[in-house]
Amino acid sequence: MSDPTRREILRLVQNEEMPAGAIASNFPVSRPAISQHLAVLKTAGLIDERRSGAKRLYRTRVAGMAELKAFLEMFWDVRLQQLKAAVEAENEKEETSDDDEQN
Amino acid sequence: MSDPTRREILRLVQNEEMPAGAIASNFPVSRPAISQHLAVLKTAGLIDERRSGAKRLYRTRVAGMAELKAFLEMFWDVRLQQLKAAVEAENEKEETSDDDEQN
DNA sequence: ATCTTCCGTAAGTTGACACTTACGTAAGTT
DNA sequence: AACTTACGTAAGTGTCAACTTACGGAAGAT
Repeated sequence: MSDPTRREILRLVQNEEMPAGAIASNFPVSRPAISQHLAVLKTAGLIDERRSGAKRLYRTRVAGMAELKAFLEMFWDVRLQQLKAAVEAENEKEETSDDDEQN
Repeated sequence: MSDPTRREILRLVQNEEMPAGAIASNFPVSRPAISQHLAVLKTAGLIDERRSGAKRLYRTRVAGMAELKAFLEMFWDVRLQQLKAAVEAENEKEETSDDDEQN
């Protein structure tokens, strides 16, 4: 997720369990808005929900974060290799043709 | 840019100059739509425009792509280190407390 | 000079998404 | 049983970005 609020939520419950209300109080938006973010994160497998009485405690799910990390590493590795290949192909062209200095 | 059309355009003009119409013919969307994408990419410094008669030839700008590559490498390096640190902090907690097996 | 080709720009439409207010529900409290 | 606390869910609003159709302008062809 590229949403800043969602990233901040993950950071908040990274080391400790927190009830939904306490999480919401850290943001300028309404409590239901945070509740919706929590639902998204839960569906994505990035947080765990545990009920304790009337409260619902949330916490970052390590396994989910590890999967995301692995995916991103692989994805960006491929992308960067493609970029690198493109740049190097251009450099070689310039060296051999030696007549079009583009910048 | 995370837009798939824009990424595909960059890939298309990566090795050869192409007129706008030829670029557009590779996509299911209208020609003006591609024209708008080209304007965005040009503003971002990722492609060069050269006019040849009535045609406008586009091509990936190596310097811009190199800058983007450098930025992404740095950005994701930081992000992944943060993720790694979070995962490792969790692992150490489990080893020492040894009573909450979460998965 | 007119016509055609090859484009960019303007203006309006649509869908996705984060947000809001209003409401419903389950658990503790008195 | 009635009330309060702590939530999720439903429904509607605003915004943004990608798309469309319509139009205008510049360069070659006749």
